[in-house]
Amino acid sequence: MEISSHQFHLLEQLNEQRRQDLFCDCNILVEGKVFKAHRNVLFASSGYFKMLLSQNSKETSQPTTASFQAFSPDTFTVILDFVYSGKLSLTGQNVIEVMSAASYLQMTDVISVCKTFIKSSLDISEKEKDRYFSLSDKDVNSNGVDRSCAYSAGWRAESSPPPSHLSPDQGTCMMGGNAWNNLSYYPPSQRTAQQQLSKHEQRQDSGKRSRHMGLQQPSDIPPYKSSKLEDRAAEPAGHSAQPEEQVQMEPEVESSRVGYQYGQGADATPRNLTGSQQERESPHSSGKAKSSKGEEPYRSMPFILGVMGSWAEADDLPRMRFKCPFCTHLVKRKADLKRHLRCHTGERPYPCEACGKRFSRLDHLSSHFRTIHQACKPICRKCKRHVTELTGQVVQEGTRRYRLCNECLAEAGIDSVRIDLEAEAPLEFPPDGDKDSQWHYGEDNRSDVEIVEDGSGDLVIQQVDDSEDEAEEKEVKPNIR
DNA sequence: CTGGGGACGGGGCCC
DNA sequence: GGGGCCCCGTCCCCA
Repeated sequence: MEISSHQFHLLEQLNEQRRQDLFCDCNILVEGKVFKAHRNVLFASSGYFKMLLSQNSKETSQPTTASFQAFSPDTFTVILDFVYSGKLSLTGQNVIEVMSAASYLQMTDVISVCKTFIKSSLDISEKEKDRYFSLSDKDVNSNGVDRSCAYSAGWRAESSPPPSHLSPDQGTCMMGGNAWNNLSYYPPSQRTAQQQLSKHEQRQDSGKRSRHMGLQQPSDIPPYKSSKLEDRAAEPAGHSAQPEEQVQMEPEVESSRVGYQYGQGADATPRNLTGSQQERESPHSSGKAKSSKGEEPYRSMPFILGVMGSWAEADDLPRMRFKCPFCTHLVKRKADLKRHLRCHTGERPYPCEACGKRFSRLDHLSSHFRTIHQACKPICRKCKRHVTELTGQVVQEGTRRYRLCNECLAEAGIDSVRIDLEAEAPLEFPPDGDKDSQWHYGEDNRSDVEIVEDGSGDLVIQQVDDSEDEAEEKEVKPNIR
């Protein structure tokens, strides 16, 4: 007979002991803050601690002390709370760092949950647009929507199976073990988006796979130029990291003296373990450590994932401070990482209000808008000649605009009709960041504009006026920035 | 099959 | 430090 609540009570007791500092035999120092915990629990929860403590098993008489600077105390609090409670308190703000720390500590379940959390945060459906915009990562907890999510371990789920509709937006989620696999994570409202994402990812994956199919990864590729290699590792479930990639990465890592330094500059000893632990603590940066038996856990560690640190100022390598948790890509700036992450998450927060197409980057959207909807290129679409206000006109076809020279217009049988651009409201780009704002695309003014359609449909001709067009661009630019 | 257009990701630069 | 813009290279789609 099995009492399902036993595990829960056992962990609860351990957590209580931790709170009361009873039998704690391990001190973890995170940026000056000391956490007390039990070796057994840490050993059972983290591959990193397993390796560390197994190395240190002979010295059981004294408390083990580990020190970290690769993540913040707050992040470790989330991790430790998870270890002792099975609940992972993720928010839009901490998920990246928690995932990074989890990768560091080799807690694959936590990594998986973080990745799922990130994915669940995606919203690329039109339906969810407004809601999505209200949940930008700067205010994910505002607007009355609590995006924090506590994930509970599987044993908890066994005793009280989670409803399948739980989501990060809907309160506590359960995870862990097999139970997590059965969890239908996305709420109905997000499934459409998720399906779209899947489609997008499939397309991206297939494209990229074909793009990089058979790509031999040269060992001398600089680590900071790994963008073309990332995709192989970019698959969301790619934790179990391709062994050959790891093997290839390690020499680079060594030669680059990678340290797990999180925003701490070129600190050569980002995390310190007391006494003889020092050597073991840098399995990736120390050849000695690598050769040790204790390195084995790191060999299987998904090194390519989840480590957000900085490159030491080694040799002539530029400082690459941020590591993509999904792939091997390294970037210098946090903003670049944020931007890069969208290529993994599929997040497309910038919709074109003119055609509905969504973009992952504002500059791509603005580029698309200028190209497709504003006809900014002073080039005849047909003959490719440069056109001016005198030699060509803007043709509007639905929401698309392009330019044709007078000759091509005549060939096409389109009569030249001057349209006063000042009278017509130009297609305007929405103000920066105001994603909810309505674009001024014709809606109000279209009826006022005297547009001339050819017989075939909504083909509209406007006279090209470069000076006005430039003015239009200038008018648009401030909105873009 | 090929070339052009558009999308997209990365990097650099400026504000 | 972050956001936005620009440029470049690559890929996909389509005529």
